[in-house]
Amino acid sequence: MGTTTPIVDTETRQRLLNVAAELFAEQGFNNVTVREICQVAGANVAAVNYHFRDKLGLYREVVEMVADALNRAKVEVIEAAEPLPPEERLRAYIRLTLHGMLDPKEESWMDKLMAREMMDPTPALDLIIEKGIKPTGERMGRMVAELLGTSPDDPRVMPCFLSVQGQCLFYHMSKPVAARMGPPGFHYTPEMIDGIAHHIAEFSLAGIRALAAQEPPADAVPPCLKRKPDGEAGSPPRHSGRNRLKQKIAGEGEVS
Amino acid sequence: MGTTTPIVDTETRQRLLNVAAELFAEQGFNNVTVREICQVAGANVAAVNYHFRDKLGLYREVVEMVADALNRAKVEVIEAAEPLPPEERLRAYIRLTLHGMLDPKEESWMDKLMAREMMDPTPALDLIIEKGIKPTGERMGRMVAELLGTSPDDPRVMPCFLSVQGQCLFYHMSKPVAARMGPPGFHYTPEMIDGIAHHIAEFSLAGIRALAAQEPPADAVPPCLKRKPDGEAGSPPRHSGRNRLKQKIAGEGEVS
DNA sequence: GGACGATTTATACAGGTGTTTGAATCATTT
DNA sequence: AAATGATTCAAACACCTGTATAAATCGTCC
Repeated sequence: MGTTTPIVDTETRQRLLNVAAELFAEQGFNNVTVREICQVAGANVAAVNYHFRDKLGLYREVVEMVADALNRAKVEVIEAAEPLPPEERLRAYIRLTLHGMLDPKEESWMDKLMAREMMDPTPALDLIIEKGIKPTGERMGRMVAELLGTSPDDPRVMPCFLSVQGQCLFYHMSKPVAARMGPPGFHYTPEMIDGIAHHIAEFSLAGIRALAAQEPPADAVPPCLKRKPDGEAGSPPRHSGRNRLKQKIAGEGEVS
Repeated sequence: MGTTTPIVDTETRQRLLNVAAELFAEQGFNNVTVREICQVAGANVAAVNYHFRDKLGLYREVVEMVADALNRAKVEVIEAAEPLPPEERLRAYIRLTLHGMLDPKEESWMDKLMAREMMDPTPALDLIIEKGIKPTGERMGRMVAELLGTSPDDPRVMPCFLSVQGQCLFYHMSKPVAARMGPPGFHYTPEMIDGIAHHIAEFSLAGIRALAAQEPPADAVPPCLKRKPDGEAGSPPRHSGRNRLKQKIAGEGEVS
């Protein structure tokens, strides 16, 4: 009777979103069960289907939520570093990205979701590209272009962006391995993360400077990786033939 | 009867290993079903349990098989490039790695398995570390050390290795995204892969040279990533507390 | 106070999962 | 030819998965 609202203080819907964000980012869409999400969120099994129609519907809303959060954080950092030289802006950007992926206090789920979506695409990949990869790519493209002293359309820009992003992501991916190879209770401290960020920044700045010095070899860049000339995507490019997903995820014709 | 052996020319066991290697590398341990493997291999559902006791047993043998294959290939390339300067050896190494991950003709499954194991560790992670990550790390550690003009124990070596490996891996991971953003029938041609390898090599060589020029900041490297002083692992380091695996994979106390 | 829509709940369903089982088949040896 | 051990097979098991359903509960407005 007069019990003080046992577990609930937030709306169920929001609790589901928060819990699902963490679980999806940490374990991937396929490796998280609806039951697990609901149990952690203190909700009934049917809650997901009631509030989001699908497991995939929940996933989509999670993506939109964490994408907005991350983009807000990135814009904030970039604007704060606006007056600084581009080198310093790149350093700040790398530090932010790395802390979001390695520091358990930061809890930036979007980068982890993007990494997982790259390895095992779900029907939400297009959404991830639109909300996460494209904005990040454009931001970093401008920065790299400035460092190269060229325009964002220069074919050398995209590979440099990928090199920086790849280094950051790899440190996130190696976390389980580092945990196995390090002492038993290992975890990254903020100081260690700063050290790694420093390494990546200096390593990358040197690489970018070297590429800035030389003329770009004509076709070193796959044309597909160059910015497409379209202004804004009306409809995303349709799936390339076969969908490499199992039926587990498929089963949806089109979205409303 | 003189029938010409309908589908079978290799032993079932070997066919299962080959099929499983490709499927596990392409889709990950959890996203491949025993039924799928057996169907593609033209074997009965019970074949996996008969020949390998477990799905995990099959996975373990796959790992050992593809690890040997990759290590053979790497040793071969390294020895062929032995007389060349270390810069050229690094270029050859990057080219080999990248082709193995991006060229569908090459079919080097080990790197893909390693990548998946980093994102979603299975009980075979220790095996992967021992057979794949450690040998690769040592080989590249020696190369990077030579380029830095220092010893493999220098704290600057490991981050450089991770930077190079991270760039290579990221191009593999971005494949689905590149396919979505490029033209419909997109795939990497050997020439494009060579171009990417060239970029990574020049980018990384510049980064390494920059780090070679300056004194290393004392504690830029997490101590866990430095080579452990033990000579040879008698028994691999025991699991660090909780196993972050679902029951799906767990359910095994110890191995015989 | 009663009615009504929104939410939560317990339960069930259909399909997929890894694994087991006992009989059938094959190859080889005696 | 008979026997024996290894391999294959179809069927079934127990469990987990996402989803659906219908009743129960809650909050709110007439």
